[in-house]
Amino acid sequence: MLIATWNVNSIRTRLSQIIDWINQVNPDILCLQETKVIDDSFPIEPFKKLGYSIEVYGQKSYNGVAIISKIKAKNVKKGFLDFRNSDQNIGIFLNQKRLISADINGIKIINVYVPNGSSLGSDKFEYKINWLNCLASFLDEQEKETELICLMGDFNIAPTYLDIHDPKKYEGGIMASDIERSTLNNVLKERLIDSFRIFEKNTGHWSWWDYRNNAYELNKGWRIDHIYVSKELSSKLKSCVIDSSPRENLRPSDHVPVMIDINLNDTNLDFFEDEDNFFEI
DNA sequence: ATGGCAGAAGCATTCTGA
Repeated sequence: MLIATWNVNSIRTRLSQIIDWINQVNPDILCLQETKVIDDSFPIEPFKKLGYSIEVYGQKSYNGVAIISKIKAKNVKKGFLDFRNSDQNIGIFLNQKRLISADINGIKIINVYVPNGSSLGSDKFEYKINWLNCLASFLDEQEKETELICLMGDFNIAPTYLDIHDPKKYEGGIMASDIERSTLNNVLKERLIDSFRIFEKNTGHWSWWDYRNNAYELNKGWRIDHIYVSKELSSKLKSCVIDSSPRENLRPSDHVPVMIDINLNDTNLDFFEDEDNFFEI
């Protein structure tokens, strides 16, 4: 079973590229971020024709998330609206469409577009930290429903220096600060693990290249798109790969897809019991 | 400190992203 995440930076601009990629890869579940469209204008027909059902949570111009799935999603939740047992003030998060979750094939799929945060100390940075803390509370609730959890999306955080092409230049700055990493760790706690790092321990693997300064041609990238899985789900993981090929397209998204392959019949807890698979700051 | 590029809104230029 293939589960993928992709920040497409506008569903309407990228539609044909996404359809092409689906035809090549045939994912079972595809989580999209930065769709940048209201729900009524989301182009659902091309996905329906390929046999997918679609759940969308979008807005005009900015943000927006969607779940494309061969198996119809159940228990769909949009934003932080559906959980009540938190002391966080979710009011300020209601107008930015950054989270959609659903139960698919017994797995709780949580698709997020984490705020960028602009720069350390800015209002947007505070928003990013508060949003992540709210996500932690959301997960506290969701993990009561199932042990099979898959949290994925654009996190706008490089988990370690290995995930930045030039750590000397960028460590400590936006997407690479201690406070962002520790806040992300508070979301993951001991319950979620970075799928990609189970299979790849080295640097040099990126999911995002800035449009500016010829970053892709110079391979100056970051790994900021992640798929985190719970212990129960990690025991069924077969692979996690970043498919950088769509970055070669004409007018590409600045992000590329990340995907995992799981076998729901397998159980192997070795990944989770290896402490090296948890990052530390 | 600023700009570099891209998308959306909407029609010149601004806002936002990362």
